[in-house]
Amino acid sequence: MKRNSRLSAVLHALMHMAERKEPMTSDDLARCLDTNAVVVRRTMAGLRDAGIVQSGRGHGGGWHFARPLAEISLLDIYNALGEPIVFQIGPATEMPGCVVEQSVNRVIGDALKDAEAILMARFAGSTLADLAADFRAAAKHCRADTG
Amino acid sequence: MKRNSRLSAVLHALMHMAERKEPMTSDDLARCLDTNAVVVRRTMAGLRDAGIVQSGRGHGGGWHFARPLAEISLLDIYNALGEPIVFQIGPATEMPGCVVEQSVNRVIGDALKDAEAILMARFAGSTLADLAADFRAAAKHCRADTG
DNA sequence: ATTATTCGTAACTATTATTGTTACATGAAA
DNA sequence: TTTCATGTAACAATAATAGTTACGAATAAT
Repeated sequence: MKRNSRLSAVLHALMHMAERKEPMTSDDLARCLDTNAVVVRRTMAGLRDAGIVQSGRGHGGGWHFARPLAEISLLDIYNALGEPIVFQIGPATEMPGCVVEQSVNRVIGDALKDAEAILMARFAGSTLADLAADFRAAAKHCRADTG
Repeated sequence: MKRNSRLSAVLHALMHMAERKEPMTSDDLARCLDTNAVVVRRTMAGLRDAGIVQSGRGHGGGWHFARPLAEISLLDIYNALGEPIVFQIGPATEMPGCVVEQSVNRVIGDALKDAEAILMARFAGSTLADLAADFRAAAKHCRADTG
């Protein structure tokens, strides 16, 4: 099954934005992400609605941050993307009539819930500023050929 | 995105098998799971190859366990299904050239790895015998209308 | 004002994964 | 030898994501 890479993709885009002062157009970002401008707008729309980024039209328009990087957690972004589903694996039916299936769903569901909580905690504890610092530290060693 | 329910489905099937002495045919199980016999065979094939269940052909044939329920963990089953991918979310490209993307992948990847470890630990610590006991305890309260 | 730029969004196509179905071969018991 | 049941290949159906095209709306430069 193909994995959903929207979170990675949007973080990639935001990090490129963080490296610049001027707004970046959807086309700029599309080139960074090796995709299409419409896909960028579609993905960024959630972040705009969540007040994480702002978009401007016309000359000099494009995407820029709506608040400081240190005040934007990965969890904020994850939630803004509207992707509550973390796992590929899950129950066949949400409300099964079969008691056997109910037991199975409970056990699997509990385990998934715990793992999801760990993941969300990690996301909550990491900001875009952290990520940018991480990137800059890594870029010190290898040459920073951003693309 | 649709979730992969093979783990839940196969556990459901195995629990029904656990409630019976005689082997169950793929058709029997397909009725339990509200699906097709070929799908059942396809899914069970992995468990057979892993030595968790055995299949017999002809009259009186069908599926039965190859070893005691207490010696089969949920992790064994998970692995037997050949589904190493737990998460829907993941990196866009595995080996990105862009340094920014590499940083993003590292952060996301670490978080996912931790969450996956938690999940696998939970699966490893729970056997089919536990699951069957859980079911029987639950069935004491409500009437056991298995289906 | 007019033009060029850029986002917003709808509609459609392409790709891919899973699931469901059909068909037929193989093996085992009655 | 007939019936039952698995093993498996091939194909269709379903569904989600991503990519593309097209056009409308807003904004800045001229």
